[in-house]
Amino acid sequence: MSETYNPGQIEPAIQKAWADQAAHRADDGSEDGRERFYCLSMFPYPSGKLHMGHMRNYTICDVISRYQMMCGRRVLQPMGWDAFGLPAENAAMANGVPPAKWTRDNIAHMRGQLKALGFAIDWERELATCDPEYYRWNQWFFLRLLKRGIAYKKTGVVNWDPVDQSVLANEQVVDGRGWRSGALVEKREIPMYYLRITDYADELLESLDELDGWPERVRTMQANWIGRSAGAEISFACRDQTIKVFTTRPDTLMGATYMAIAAEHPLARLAADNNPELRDFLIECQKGGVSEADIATQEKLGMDTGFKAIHPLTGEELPVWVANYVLMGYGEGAIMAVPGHDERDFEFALKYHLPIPQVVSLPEGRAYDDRQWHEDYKAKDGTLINSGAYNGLNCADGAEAVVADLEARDAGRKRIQYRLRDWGISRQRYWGCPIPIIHCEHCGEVPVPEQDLPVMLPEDLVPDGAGNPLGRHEAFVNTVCPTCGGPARRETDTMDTFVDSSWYFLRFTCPDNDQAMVDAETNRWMPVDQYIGGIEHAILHLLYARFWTKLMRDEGLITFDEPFARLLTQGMVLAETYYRKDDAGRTTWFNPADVDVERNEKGQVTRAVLASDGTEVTPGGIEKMAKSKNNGVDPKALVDHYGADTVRLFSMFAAPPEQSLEWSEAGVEGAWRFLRRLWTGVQDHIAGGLPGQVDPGGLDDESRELRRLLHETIVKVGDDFGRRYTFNTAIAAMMEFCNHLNRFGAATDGRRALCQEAWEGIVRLIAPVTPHIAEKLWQDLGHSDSVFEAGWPQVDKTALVRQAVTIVVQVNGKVRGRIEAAPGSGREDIESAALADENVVRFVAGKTIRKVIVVPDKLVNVVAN
RNA sequence: GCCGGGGUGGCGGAACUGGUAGACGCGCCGGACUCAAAAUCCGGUUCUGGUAACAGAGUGGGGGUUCGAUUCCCCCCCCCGGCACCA
Repeated sequence: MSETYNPGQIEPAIQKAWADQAAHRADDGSEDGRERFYCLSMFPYPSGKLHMGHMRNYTICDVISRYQMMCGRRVLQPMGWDAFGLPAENAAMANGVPPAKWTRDNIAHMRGQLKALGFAIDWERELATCDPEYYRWNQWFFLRLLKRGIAYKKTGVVNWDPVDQSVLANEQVVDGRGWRSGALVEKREIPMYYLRITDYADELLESLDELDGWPERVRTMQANWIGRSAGAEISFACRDQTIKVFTTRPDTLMGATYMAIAAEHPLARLAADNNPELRDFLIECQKGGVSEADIATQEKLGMDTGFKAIHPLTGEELPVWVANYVLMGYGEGAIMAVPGHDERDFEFALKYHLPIPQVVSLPEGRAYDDRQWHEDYKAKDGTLINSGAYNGLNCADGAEAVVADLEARDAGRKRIQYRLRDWGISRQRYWGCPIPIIHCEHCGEVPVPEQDLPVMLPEDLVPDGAGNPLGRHEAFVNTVCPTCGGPARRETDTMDTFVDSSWYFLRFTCPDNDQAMVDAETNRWMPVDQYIGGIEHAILHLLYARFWTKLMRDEGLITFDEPFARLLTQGMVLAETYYRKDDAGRTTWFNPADVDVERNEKGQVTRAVLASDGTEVTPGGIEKMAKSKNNGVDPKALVDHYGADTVRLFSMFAAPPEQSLEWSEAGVEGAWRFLRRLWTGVQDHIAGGLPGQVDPGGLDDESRELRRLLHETIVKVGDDFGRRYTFNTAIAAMMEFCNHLNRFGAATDGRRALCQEAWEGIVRLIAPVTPHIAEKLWQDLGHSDSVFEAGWPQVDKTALVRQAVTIVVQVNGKVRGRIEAAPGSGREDIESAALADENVVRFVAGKTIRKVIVVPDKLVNVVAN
């Protein structure tokens, strides 16, 4: 009798053996010619507990890492902590614990959870962004950027909570109010440091084409985010000033009927000086948050300033309006409005009764109606009308002509404009990397000298929600000016946490170097061969990391242009939700682990009840695992119950990695059953003693068939692990093969030798997914080395040869039969065999055969009517 | 509002380059084992009609291209991610 599968015993023992042998150390100092492979997951924010999204992310990463190890590569799989950020401050406010302690406790806890999952992580390279040894290099590099002029200071608009006297994150603005104070949020301009990412817009856009290991959708999103548009800059005189605008449609300049400027535009403020109504309107415009989604969905409001701008070609006077849909942060903070051919301008002009002339002809059959917008109005394929000298030109030629005339009058020129804006990195928050600047009354803003870095963040403060506690920390704030030696104050803003995450992947290559930010090892490991993380990072994090890489290249610190060769964006982890409403209308959410479902004889769910008392609860649909819906499933509890291998197997089997994954306890049971069958299969096999080598030439038909399936499975799984990253279909293929193998009678020595080859094959194939059980079974199958050193199984091409193929026979596209044929049979042979098929004869009876389509080795379609 | 993605049995999903729709797993139904239950093993399981053989329908909805469409094109509906201070 074989011992039963007991992951609770096997997994800790195997993990200990790996740790004792330092099996996952990426660099043992030897140079053995192995190719390097850097496999990286987006590092976690240490929120407290590992959740299923983490578990899925790191399992994908581990499967790829271990597969690459088995293919003979030297693999680096590191782990670190994105440790600065807002949640630590919120937790601090709630519990009175300093963010530093809360964060470090969380890291310790989550590290333990990660280790229990058996990932092949090189823990010697672990880092946390809140460590001064890490963030000192943020500061060091920021100062270099400042010297180069890439970092600079200007004002920016933020959400301001007038009660808490605090800057709020967009997330902290709920329905236009501060989430703690409930006060109406206002926009406020404050000075901040920016990085000139717009200087790199062209390169960031153009090198997207080279990122052929990235999903198309991510490249498209980044390209649209950068948003390069060719157009013209046009100056309109207004009083003694000029209003500069950018337009992509200079051809429609003759259709401009008004100017629209942002509420923060200097001219708007000027106009408000002796216009109380306008002043009130500008105050009104300050209400609400700064997020683009809010601004784009709010009602379009405007007010005439009374100022007139001069049309640069006609000399006509255009009214200047303040409009809340024009933003100071975009372009010039002003636009020329062409309501006939721009939807937002049209809507605004209609509302405020401004003229809406047509200046571009429309397609045949489309009549122009200045009361009803139509998509055709914005098309660029008509010719110019009502445009004086430009009448009759097509839009492209019209644009050229208009710009040429503007240039002649020094009132405009061609320009490329980006949607991308410079990256504001100042945060008015405590738990982040201090910006290394000293404010001196005499010397102004003075960079902290390099030898004084890092500027250490005091770790014992507890924020209270009212501003930044650093500002009240006298020991931190008060310092001396490095230039004049006089009393001075430190900058209390900290850096955006996206700065921390823009280069951590470089630091993993040399985490202990206290002399330099990166070194020669960085160029040897980089770029990351495979990066894995959530699709929600498709734009911001990935764009900033690409930008930062180019900045470091231009500082001469690294030699490559792009950080991530191949990118996999994993889907979210979802689970069913269950709730109950009480008489007061309050909703209580119940965890799926506490709910039983009842089904009818077709398997459809009829009722859900609470396991504890049998009372009914309502299914609320499938949603992202979240605290608010109480539908999170704790990976720890599952690992304790089933073992890490089962949880890993299910999460890789239930869905392809890019799609969302619906958690299912029953599905986990299925994975558990499969591993137990695998275990029992191997144990039953070895109970008969270990057989000798298989003789491929001496196999009976059934054995040859099984061996063909084995080698087809090896090909399929290698392709799925190495190229397609469809782990679900790889696992399905392994399950399918195991089903065959378990049914295969091992009556003879020859067959037992084949079974040995088959079990060894399947154990090696599944090792990347379920490393513990694979390691144990590999030993049981008679090996003293690690299954990961044994390597990926070799394909025997002769085993793949088929004796016959099945060809599908269709009549008019419907399957009517199947014929067997030798592989590579000729068209005529297949056609005559198909036409002789009795079902084909029956379905073409009384009809004329029009044509016969033959796809060799696959399909025949007889077309008849 | 703008940008991007998705929709296939009761459920998760498969079908990779336009060529057998539903692999694999879950659930459900039936059987074996058992005093019984659990576990395990065996068989069945898209829907409709039919005892069955078989026939018809079918990949969110509508239209198109093609011998052939889940796959390509057009229109529409619904769901999800991002929108620059959540990470």
